[in-house]
Order: sequence, then C-alpha cells, then structure tokens
Amino acid sequence: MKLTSKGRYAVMALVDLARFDSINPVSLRDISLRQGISLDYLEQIFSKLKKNEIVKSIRGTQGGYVLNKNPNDIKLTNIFHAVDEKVKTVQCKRESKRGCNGKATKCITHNLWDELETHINTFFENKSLDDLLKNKKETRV
Amino acid sequence: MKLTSKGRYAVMALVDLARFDSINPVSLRDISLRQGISLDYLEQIFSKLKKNEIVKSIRGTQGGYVLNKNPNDIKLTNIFHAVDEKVKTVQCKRESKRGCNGKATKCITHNLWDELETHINTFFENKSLDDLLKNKKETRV
DNA sequence: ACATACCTGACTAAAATGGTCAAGTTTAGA
DNA sequence: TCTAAACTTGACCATTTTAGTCAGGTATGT
Repeated sequence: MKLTSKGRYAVMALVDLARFDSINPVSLRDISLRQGISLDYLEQIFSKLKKNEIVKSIRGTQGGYVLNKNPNDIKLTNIFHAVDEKVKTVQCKRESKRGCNGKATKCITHNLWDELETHINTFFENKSLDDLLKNKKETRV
Repeated sequence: MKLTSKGRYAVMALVDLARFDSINPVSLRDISLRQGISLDYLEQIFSKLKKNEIVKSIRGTQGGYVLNKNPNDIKLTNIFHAVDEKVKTVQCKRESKRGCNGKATKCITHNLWDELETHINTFFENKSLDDLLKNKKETRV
C-alpha cells in the first residue's frame, strides 16, 4: 500500500489553494513558500491535478491555479487517485482471472485485503476538501 | 504508510500455522512449500513473531512453530506490529513538541492523518486470526 | 519586451523492499 | 552417539520507489 508524502503535499497544497483562490489565482510559488514544499515538486503534482480536472491553470503574469470544483465535491479519494497514490493494499503476485500467484485459487488472505481496501476507500470517499477547510486553523501546540 | 508483502506473508503463514499446529509443530519448510514464500524470508519473519510472543518455537527434528496464543487473541494489529509494518500514515518531517516541520504550529492536514490512522487501526484491532480461519477455504475462482 | 508563472521531461541520491547467503546451534530419533 | 531436521543470527544485495532537482522550454498580462 502506498500513502506517501506526495499525497500529503497534494492535500496540503489544495487546502492552501482553497483558502486563497476566491480572491486571485494562486501561484505555486506562494504555495511553495507557505507550505514549505519544493516548487519543482509542486509543479509535478499540479500537472497531475490539472489532468484530473481538480484544478484549472491560468498562465502569464498574475496567473496561477484555481480549484475547478466546489471544495465539497473534491473528495480525498479524487486527490489521491490523481497523484497516483494508489490506495491499494498488497497485491498477490501475478493475480489474474485464474487466481493468486498463478494458482487456480485465491490465496488465504485475499478477501482480507479486499475488505481493508474498501474500509480505507470509504474513509477517503467521505472526506472532502471542505471538511478539511472547516478544520483549517493551524492549531497551536 | 507501509503495508507490504512482509505483512501479507506474516498473515498467510500464521493462518497456515493455525490450521495445522494442533496436530504437530509446523516447520517453516512446510509453510514455505504450501504458501510459496521463500524459506529464508520466512525465518526473518518468524524470528520477529517469536520475539513478540505470537509463536513458540520447538527445535530439533520434528520441531517447528506453534501458536503461542488462542487464534482469537491474535489480532492483525499484533501481527503487523510484530513484523514492523507500521500502520502509520505519512509523517510530518521532524515533527516535535513544537509542531510540524519545525514550525510552532501543526500542519494543515495533521489531524487528517491522525484520524486515518485511527480508522485503519480500528479495522486491524477488530480482526483476529480466528476471523480469517473461519473464512479459510481457498475459494475457487 | 519582459517578467511572471505554467509546462515538460530527464535525471538522481537515498531509502525501502524483498529477498539471498553463510554459518552457525539445538535436539529427536536411529 | 551420530546425524539430519529445523531453528537462529547476521551480513549482504539487487531492484524499485520516493522525493525530489535540473534544465530547458511556452504562454500571457502589463
């Protein structure tokens, strides 16, 4: 299962974006500075977010990115999917129509991973960018 | 977040073990053959399972491993913990008492990962080896 | 025209993964 | 008592993934 910094950065950047894009397009440079994420890396991430129609880009001076949907309609599952964070649990090697590991049967734990995957996906499907915004205060420690 | 083959192998091996250890100690060689997991790798895994008192070893000829607890008392969370599958989501770099990323604040998404972690752990805490055994038939495809 | 900001693809150091290999020790059973 | 089966330990390693960097673009508002 993968769930790494790339996904975290994507979420952080989008929350940041959502907080400011109603005024102006937000440049990656600003997000980079505010969130402490490398600009070059952000560009990779936003390229994917754009392909998946989560954000729109506006080129040129004063340009930047804007959300392409209502924050309430952007679920975490969409974000992770966009940046290739596959919320997939361990795969059985060479799983095929025939079964796991080339055998004609499913392996003992096969159903378990299916269940887990559903469990995690449900969490992400029920969580929108809007939910995070409501909780957006950077709480003091 | 890590959730890899090592965890899957550990679970597969323990289910296998649970099915046969009431008769005799089960050798890793048998598990290796039945489950298609490298013997050397199994040894690494069982070394950790033993340290965490999930299995007992019996040395010598006809030796092998035996469960050290009732299958109902072995939760998946115990297994993953034993083999260092940390069910931890992405960490904020250098998180400290002071906050995330060296700042005095928690990062925007901090609570999210905490919630997710709890969500996944709940799943694993409620799932025991016994639950898997009940479902143990290698269902035909 | 030119600075700002997006866009693209190649490249890479470091870490994690999924093992292998070698050299033991222990003990049941012949 | 000898020996083979089985556990034990630790070093090692190839491959893949991660988390970026770097170097060049292209588009556009002012």
